[in-house]
Amino acid sequence: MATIKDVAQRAGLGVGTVSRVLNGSGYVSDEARQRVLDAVRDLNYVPNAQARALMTRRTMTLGVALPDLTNPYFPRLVRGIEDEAQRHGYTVILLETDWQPANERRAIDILRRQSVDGAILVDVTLSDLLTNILIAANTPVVLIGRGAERQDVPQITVNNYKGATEAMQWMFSKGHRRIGFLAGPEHAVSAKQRLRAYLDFMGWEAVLVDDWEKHPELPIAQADYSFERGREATEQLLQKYPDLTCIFGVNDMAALGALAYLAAQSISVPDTLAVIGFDDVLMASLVHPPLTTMHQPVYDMGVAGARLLIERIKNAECEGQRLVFDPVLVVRQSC
Amino acid sequence: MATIKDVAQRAGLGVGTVSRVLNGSGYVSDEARQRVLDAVRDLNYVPNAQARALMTRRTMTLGVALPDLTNPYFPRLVRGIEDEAQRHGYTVILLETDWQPANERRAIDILRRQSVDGAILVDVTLSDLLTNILIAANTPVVLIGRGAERQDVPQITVNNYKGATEAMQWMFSKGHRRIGFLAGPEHAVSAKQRLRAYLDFMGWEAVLVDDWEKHPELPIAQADYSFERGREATEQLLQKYPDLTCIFGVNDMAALGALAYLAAQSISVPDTLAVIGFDDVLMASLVHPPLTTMHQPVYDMGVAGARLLIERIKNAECEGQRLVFDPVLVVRQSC
DNA sequence: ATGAAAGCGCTAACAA
DNA sequence: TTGTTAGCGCTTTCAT
Repeated sequence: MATIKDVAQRAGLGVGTVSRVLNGSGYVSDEARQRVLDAVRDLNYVPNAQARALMTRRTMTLGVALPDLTNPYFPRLVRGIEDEAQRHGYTVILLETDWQPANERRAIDILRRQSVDGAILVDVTLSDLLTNILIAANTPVVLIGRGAERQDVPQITVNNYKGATEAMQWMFSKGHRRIGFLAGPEHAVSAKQRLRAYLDFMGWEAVLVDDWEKHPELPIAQADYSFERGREATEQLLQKYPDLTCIFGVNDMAALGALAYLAAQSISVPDTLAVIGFDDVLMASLVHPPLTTMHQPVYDMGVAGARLLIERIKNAECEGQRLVFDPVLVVRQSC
Repeated sequence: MATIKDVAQRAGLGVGTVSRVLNGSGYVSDEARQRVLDAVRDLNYVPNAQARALMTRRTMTLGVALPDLTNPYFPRLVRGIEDEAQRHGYTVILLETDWQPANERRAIDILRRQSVDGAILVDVTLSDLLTNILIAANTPVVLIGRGAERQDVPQITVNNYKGATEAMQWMFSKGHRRIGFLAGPEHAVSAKQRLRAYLDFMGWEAVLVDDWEKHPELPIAQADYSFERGREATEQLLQKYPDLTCIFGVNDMAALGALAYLAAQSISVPDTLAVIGFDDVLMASLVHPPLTTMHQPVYDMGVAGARLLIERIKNAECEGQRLVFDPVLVVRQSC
């Protein structure tokens, strides 16, 4: 690989001048500039990011830790982050944690080693711990989804409680009273908040979100955030509560799983049983019947997250903003 | 951030000794080792990857360029790559190109700048050009999906022609004779190979895969690789050819789109119209009716790709292996 | 407007 | 067995 020295030599100039041309800093005569540019082209020169980072103490990379690219929710978020990052000249380093705390720790170590200029932690379990580690290492952090105790770190969340309550209101307005719930994974706060809203609306304020399994009388089944488990959970739910008129999926994947089960059983939706989801992933609008759901502006959340982080990098003083997005009801045909 | 100097100071040793401990190279007394380890822990020290890369001329990163994480096919592939990379201590840098040549060029520049130790190019349009650029820059390359002319670069492909032929044989054996095809994007060779198999099997050997649009008499419609377009294409197809008994989707997303359209129209699958796909993404097994499709071992392809690349990095001399995976028919209920 | 030189944090070669 | 030192490729003073 050609180095800046090779370029300087070929251009018949010093490395300082070459550097100035490449970075647009300082004075350079037009002639020198042209000679440098020609040499760069001839040698197919690309500056070495490592060497540059060592000097400037900036890598121009952003680290993103997220649970699982396999869940269609996250790629959209990533797109938002990447698009905004690119606009500002940053490269994104993606790390999947698979919801495993051990992987989350590993991810943070990698980000530190790579000295990313900033990090976005999406739905991480160990948010408090990881945030502290990064801040201690002087790395700006933005949290998406799951928040942290510290008030000085920017966070982007969705008003899950409000969204789920709106969903409940909609079901109620459609006449549903016996509503079942497909619950999310234990580690996900978003899932708990939605469950809380469900419980409250149903008049079960006394039940704690972590304790629902101790209340077998409640029409709730564990679906995690997956299609497959949503499907199984629906089957269990209907076995125990055949008189439900509506099912509220903690997210679209679970609700889509429900839809699949119902189709397989030839149970008509929404006539015999209505279904509502949460997220509004692309697939939701495409299945049959199209899924009524609470839309989350995922792409925009990604953009906002990257923007917040980059601001933070440029100005460490700005305070820990919190952005809360409201989900909006998208009425389609499943409920 | 603490540097190796801080660690040395705290341990009361020289930086050389610290480096030796950290890298497990050379002789170090047990006592010194312990002192270093303690200091590392106390200072929460993490070695700087940039500085190390500058010295060792290896970044321990792999670059992966792929079209679109939003398509469920790719995240599985990424998982395979990441898992294998991690086993060998490599970090993966992911770049999405959105099928855009311009983005592909940008991606290669980024990979060069970051001096990744190797690159995996997945279904890139400019495979020949990009491969040449990287090889010229002395960066080992592995291609997945779309191949290149050069014989010296390892490639991983799927035998699309054979797979599609098998699919056709299956449809034929089920009694189908009037079979429609949902075609893929023009830039994807995989899509063309499947189309070629379809045309050949149907006895239209004379039609060129790039020219099918000039033959309005053929029951083919453009679906790209997407659910949405698959849906639209199915509608168009059935309007023109109401007597089709079977539809062959160029990939699962297109076939899934077809299934959604048919469900919306209350056309029963597979009785009135059978559907078959290609890829076997997770969703295929979960919808109703479960999709009959040609399974691709995507995860394993990712693993194999990473493995090939890492071998290549360690031993630049090994020749350009080609791995061809055979898709296998998974009979479910849609055909 | 340009060149020379110091130094970013690390590894590796050499000396002790 | 350990410490010292010379760079890796780059940016950034400081002279000129």
